[in-house]
Amino acid sequence: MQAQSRLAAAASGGGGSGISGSGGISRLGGGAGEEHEAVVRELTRGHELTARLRAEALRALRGQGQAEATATFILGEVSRAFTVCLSIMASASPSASPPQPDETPPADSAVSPPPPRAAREDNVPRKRLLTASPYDDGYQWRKYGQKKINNTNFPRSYYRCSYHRERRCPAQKHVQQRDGDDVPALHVVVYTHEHTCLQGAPAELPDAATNGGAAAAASPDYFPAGGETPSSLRRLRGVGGGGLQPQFVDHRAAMEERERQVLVSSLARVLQGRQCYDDDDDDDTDVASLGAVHARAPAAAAAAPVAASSSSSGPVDAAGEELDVMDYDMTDALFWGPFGTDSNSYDGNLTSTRCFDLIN
DNA sequence: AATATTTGACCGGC
DNA sequence: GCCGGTCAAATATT
Repeated sequence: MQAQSRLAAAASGGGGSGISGSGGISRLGGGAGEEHEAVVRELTRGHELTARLRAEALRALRGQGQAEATATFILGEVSRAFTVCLSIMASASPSASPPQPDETPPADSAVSPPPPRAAREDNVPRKRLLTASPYDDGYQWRKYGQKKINNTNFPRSYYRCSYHRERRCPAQKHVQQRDGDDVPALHVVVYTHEHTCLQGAPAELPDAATNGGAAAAASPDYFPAGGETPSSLRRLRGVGGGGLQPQFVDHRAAMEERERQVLVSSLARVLQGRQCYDDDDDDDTDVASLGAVHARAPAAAAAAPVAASSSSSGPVDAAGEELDVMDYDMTDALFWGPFGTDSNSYDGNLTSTRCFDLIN
């Protein structure tokens, strides 16, 4: 009923294999890796915004039986639609065919794909997602470990439900930035076990802005993935230890507020029957237009005027334009930074669903 | 003091 | 023995 089960439901329905016959998708897979990534990125963004909208709606409608149920259903369907689209995109992923130079270490050319490790221990089902940006998946997680995985450039962080102890919630996830030149960086999130605690549900999320303390830190997903946190700086100094990072609580609150504005504005336009995008100037390809839909959303543009105006030093590429500005404004500019160093860098949190498949 | 993260060590499967 | 996952002492922040 929460994120995981909704994803699971969508996976069973949308991970279908034969869908790749769609014309647009085959065109995507033709070799336009960047375009494919752009589409996936925007879909991911839409999905994560839907999740946030859902959290907001459920919070606002809590206790209002019919309205709450309706909102839950509709937003669940929207979320599912995004998931299906992302699954389709994953099945048509161009990155699957051309091995990226970074992803296949040239060291041992004999064995290109690392031997798939057998399912570990129990037959715990795992849901694997590829994520693109910091995202609140609705649950509260507590980090309990981080490890440098063999032949990867980025460490893997291990989380379990914050209610693991008091509610005996078995939910876990681990997160690892994917090797490669993805911009923004993509992360692999693997969920294991289902949540059995309702306390981790979105409606129960503590308000970090007001609570400010342990509760905020209990939800590491609110913190940047790979951002240069005070903790990472401490580690660069060779000092361990954790704790709270107030400046990131502020960032998170700022981002939440801005995204709230985006959501409210977008929803208002939808309810008014207006389009959330304009398609005045068409880009090179359909894909580019698709990718730009989100960026050109009036609501989004209104919510990110600063970045749009001060994007001189921003990621304004020959192809990118507003799409990238939007992307970086919403997440990257606030939350993303270079990873620390080699061995152990903070790789806190991310999420935001892009696609997933059962790997066990 | 309480609570969170960091990080090296340890454990168990392959 | 390698490697991924977990533990727990140390440390940081509120």
